[in-house]
Amino acid sequence: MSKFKILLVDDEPDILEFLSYNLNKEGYKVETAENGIEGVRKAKIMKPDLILLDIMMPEMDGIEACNQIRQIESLSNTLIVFLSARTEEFTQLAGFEVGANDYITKPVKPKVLMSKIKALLKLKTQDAIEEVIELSDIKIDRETYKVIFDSEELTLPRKEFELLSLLASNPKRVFKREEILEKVWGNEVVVGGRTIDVHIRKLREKFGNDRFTTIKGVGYKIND
Amino acid sequence: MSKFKILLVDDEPDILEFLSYNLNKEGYKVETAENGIEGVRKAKIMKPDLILLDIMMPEMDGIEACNQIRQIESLSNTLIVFLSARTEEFTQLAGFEVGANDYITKPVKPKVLMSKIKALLKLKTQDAIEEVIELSDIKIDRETYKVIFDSEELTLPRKEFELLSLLASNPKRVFKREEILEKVWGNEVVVGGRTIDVHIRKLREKFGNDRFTTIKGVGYKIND
DNA sequence: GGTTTTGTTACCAAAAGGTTAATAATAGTT
DNA sequence: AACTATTATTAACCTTTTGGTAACAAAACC
Repeated sequence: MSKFKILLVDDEPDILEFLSYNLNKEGYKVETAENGIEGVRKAKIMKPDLILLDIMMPEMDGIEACNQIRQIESLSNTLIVFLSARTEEFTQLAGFEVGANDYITKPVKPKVLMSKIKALLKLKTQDAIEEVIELSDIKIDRETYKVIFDSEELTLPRKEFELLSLLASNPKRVFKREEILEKVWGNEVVVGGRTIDVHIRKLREKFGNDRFTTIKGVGYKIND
Repeated sequence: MSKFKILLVDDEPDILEFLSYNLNKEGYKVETAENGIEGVRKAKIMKPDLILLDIMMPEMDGIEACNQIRQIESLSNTLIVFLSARTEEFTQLAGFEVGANDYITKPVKPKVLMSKIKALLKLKTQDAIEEVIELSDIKIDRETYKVIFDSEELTLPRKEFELLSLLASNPKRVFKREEILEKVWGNEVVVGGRTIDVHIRKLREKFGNDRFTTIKGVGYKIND
């Protein structure tokens, strides 16, 4: 996974520096802008994965900047997170109106900042399952529909394959039954209550029992 | 996660029925009201997560109803979505001014309805509990459903897990029994008076007695 | 000291998931 | 089209986990 690019837009240099420092430390590629106009311009050029946008700024405020960014085709997939002073509560709504994905209140706590950003970027990559997924001893190639396990090549039936790649797209993470149904079977399909289990069983037969962990009342996960 | 409650307010019975049907099918708990006055009254009682509010109604129109609802402390966190005929464009602005979160134009398409509602409710729950909670020697990962305590990894049953993460989401803060019931067991569920205690006991067994403090007549808190 | 609230234990019922086999659907082949 | 092989789903039954309650004990409160 290539480095995520983040654009910071805030008129206070102190905050820019503070955020830059923290984001850099986590391995993000960071650029900055000091007002809305510059922010929009830089966004067009660098095509960031995520923009941290202060709401109160001279020249062009965050809401307006967000509005403009949301018009730009090439940035349709960019995440926008607002920064706002705690008191400016009214802006939260306005923010979502213009298409923000989240907001963070100032003063920004690094932990909160990081967890939100991580979560959002994860969401972003999540819906698109990678073409090739590699665990320690399982390799899934979605293009050829082949699975290599212990250097054996095997071909799984479609549903098993999709289920496996969903779980493997994010090892250790628990996928809720609901979510599995939605992503593997599709939203409209109605299937009986034991269907997922049976498919999990088939996977367990092939890849070993403890490779898949059941979280009762929640769902399943794969262990690498 | 407990079922979301939705209140429908519209003066046309046909529309109420149509929306009820669709929302019920998706698993929401639905109540209805036929005018603004009744809507406000019911909202106070049922404390819905989201209100679908028709704008044009006899007795009290949606704008006014929204206005009143927004004054009510206990409903400050409730989402409000306006329903309006396509032509009544002027109302969009008025709607947002009185604190609406979104609007949908009639005729309502089920798909649009569902996707908006889902998105809004997701936003609402998003700020609930962080994905990873860390205390001095307990780490809770809601994504993998794992708890690490004294560098031991353990898997808790669902209710215990939810209870622990609720308390740990805000260490030192006291959670009222009521609140615990609502957040862990869900709004509708009725359980006996000793249920919370028993679960607290199980947590105490695992994490030590004094980790959890009882505030008599109020509730519990976790100590870091 | 009596009353209310919480702690503790043991027990039970229901929920959730596992397993297997049978059936249905689908695709492939002759 | 008929037959076959593969895959998907359901049905039936089993096992385990869990969540909840009852009943009593202990503690806190007045």
